Amino acid sequence: MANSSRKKATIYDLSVLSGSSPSTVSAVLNGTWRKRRIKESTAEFIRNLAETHQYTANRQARGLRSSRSGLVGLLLPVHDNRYFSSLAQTFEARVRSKGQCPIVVSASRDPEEERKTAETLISYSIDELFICGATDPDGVHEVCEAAGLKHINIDLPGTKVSSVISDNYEGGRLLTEAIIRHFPADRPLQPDDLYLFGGRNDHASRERIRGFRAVKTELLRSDPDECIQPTGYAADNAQKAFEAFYMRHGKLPRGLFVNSSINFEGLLRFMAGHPHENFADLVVGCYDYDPFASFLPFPVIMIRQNIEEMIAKAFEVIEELRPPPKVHLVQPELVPPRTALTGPLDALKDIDLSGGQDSDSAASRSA
Amino acid sequence: MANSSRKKATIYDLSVLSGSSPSTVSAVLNGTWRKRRIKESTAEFIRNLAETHQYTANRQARGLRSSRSGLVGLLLPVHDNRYFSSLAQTFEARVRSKGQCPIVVSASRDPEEERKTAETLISYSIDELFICGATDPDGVHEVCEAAGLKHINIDLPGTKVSSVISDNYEGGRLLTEAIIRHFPADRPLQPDDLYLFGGRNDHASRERIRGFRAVKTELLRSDPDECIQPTGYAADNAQKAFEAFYMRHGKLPRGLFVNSSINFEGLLRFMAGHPHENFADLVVGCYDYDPFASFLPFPVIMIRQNIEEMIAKAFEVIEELRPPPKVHLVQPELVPPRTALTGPLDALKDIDLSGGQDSDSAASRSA
DNA sequence: CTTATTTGCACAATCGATGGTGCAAAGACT
DNA sequence: AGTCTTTGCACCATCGATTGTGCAAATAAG
Repeated sequence: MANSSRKKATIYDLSVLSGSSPSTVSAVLNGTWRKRRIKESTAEFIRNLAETHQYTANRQARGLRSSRSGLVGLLLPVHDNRYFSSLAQTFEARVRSKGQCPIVVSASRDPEEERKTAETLISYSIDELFICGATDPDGVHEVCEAAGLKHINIDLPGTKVSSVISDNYEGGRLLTEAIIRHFPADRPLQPDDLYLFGGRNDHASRERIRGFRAVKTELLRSDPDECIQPTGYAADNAQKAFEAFYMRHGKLPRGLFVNSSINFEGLLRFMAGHPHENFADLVVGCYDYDPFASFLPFPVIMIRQNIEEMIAKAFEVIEELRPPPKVHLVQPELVPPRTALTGPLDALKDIDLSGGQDSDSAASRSA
Repeated sequence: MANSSRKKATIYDLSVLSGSSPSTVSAVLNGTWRKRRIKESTAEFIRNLAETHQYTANRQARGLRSSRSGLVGLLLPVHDNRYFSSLAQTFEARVRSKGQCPIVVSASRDPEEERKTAETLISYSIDELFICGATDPDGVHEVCEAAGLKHINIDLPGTKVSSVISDNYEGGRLLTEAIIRHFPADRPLQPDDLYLFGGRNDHASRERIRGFRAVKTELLRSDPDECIQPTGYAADNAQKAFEAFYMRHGKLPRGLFVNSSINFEGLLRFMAGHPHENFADLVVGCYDYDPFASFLPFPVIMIRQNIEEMIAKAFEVIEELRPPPKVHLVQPELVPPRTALTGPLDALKDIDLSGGQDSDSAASRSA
């Protein structure tokens, strides 16, 4: 069989080869053949043909006809971040396990780009859209709604459709309290020793700030407004804020609540330009988990959002048809300093270790 | 305007509304109308109609007809890793700037899954495929070749089609030398003080190991075989290897060449279970860059691969038609300890810093 | 041996856009 | 006025699959 034609086989090719009609071939190959009362032997024959000719369905054709594509979209703010890339990893595994194809796209936290990106995905007839961390979830909602596309918010809530988010208030409280308690009783934190940096005017930041202020007021008796510095979600803006603070006070606050690992990178940039010793007394709480950050030379307390549960819940909720918009809270977890948690990658088996000659790899001699 | 029909407008709808034929509408909206000698005024009229009815082309239909989709694929080993997610971020920006839609998928370093994933992408008629870090690039190549799909390898080379990869030998040399020179002359590293952990039998690992051994032999005069521990690409296998070493020697080697940040996470897991003081003398070189890892409490020297250049080169090479397979080397960069580099995210503007109060969101709070 | 069922499949319309071709009307030219 | 061009657009096949419908042949029922 000279089957290595440059072009892909279609049901019409198989139809000719098998002597059956295209519709029969189609039914056999998409699994609806029993409903269509195709003989087992016919089906078997066609299946074999398909295999030897390496047939794979043209999904665009299928999608055009059925107005479904098998694509499931995830709209992220950015890829380059452990939180979001873990989300992508978890999302992808989930989608693939349902036999669909994940399509992960980022929109840079730009409302306009979010909407345009959603439009683009819709033009490919994606089946569902998970909107993660969108700056304007309701804007994206309008677009989805107009196209009759099932969608759900993750990480940042919208008002028009259900959302699955972290309990940011509780997380903010947890983290703030952990920072405060990390200081010894004989050198306790003063109210103006504890600052919050990063975040913007989004739901997550507001809730975290609310938690921060509540706990700070409870435990430290006061919370000056200037201790809240929502410097956005860019590392360099955070860095500038740290520089500015340092310029004014000659030091950093003893306790830092850093909103998101991206802003933590801003802190690193600041630190790269200043002598190490300045930070001997520093305790950082970061609302995000990153394994490397957890082992930095000062205590870093982190919040790990429960990604698995958020994704699981989101897939559960998106199936419900037209539920009243509801916000589902998922509890995040406090991670003490120097903690290396496992992540979605640990679910993958690592294979092909030796691959021939180097058979004495260390993996085989675990004690 | 009561245009909020539940279903999307098509060229046929616009055709009726405008009194023109579908083909005219199509030509106007896809830009080929000048070639078809459509009157400016007709075009203008149709464009307005399209706008008020929020027309967007059905890409599956277009793709079916033209056998192109506007989708450009990136096949990754995993998402959850700064190196690959930076690649994804850079790739995405590039693809979007060409008006196409990026589709980033991971295949877990599993050859079988790599091929099946490529098949799936092909069934969506993607226009190009960038194969990054594939365990079996040539296997994926076969699949692409059979479908007449343009493709290229990144990060790990194949033999059948061009590749853009880091100069891993040079990188390995750079990193090894930096580790060795980081030790003071009065307490120099002994040959059996410097180990390499991680990686497997792939091109990148082999080259890095080759560089490691070459420099080690040059500078330290010898390189015992047991100093090479290719423990794969899973954090827990790396951890086990560190534990095993520690069990036997009661300490870690003074110098560690860690292949990939994933294996570095294995080192963290090991460290989490051991007293901090054991690692006072440690110098780590990691073949990958992560900003947080760079600030750990021991010297961490890192290699940053030049992602922007690799992506740029890959896009350049993939356009060439049928070049003889060639491997393009891109020089990586040595990153000294405590260095916070900028990344693809810094190209994004951070917006909406104050932005009034966004509508009070969060429909109903639930526990 | 008829009539009713069931089995097994073929036919043809359809999804929405593209692009080759044809043809009438308007304008140019002699 | 008659012929030749150019302009402006409509018609229709096509991409590859899905799906409602129809209809022979095979089998069962009477």
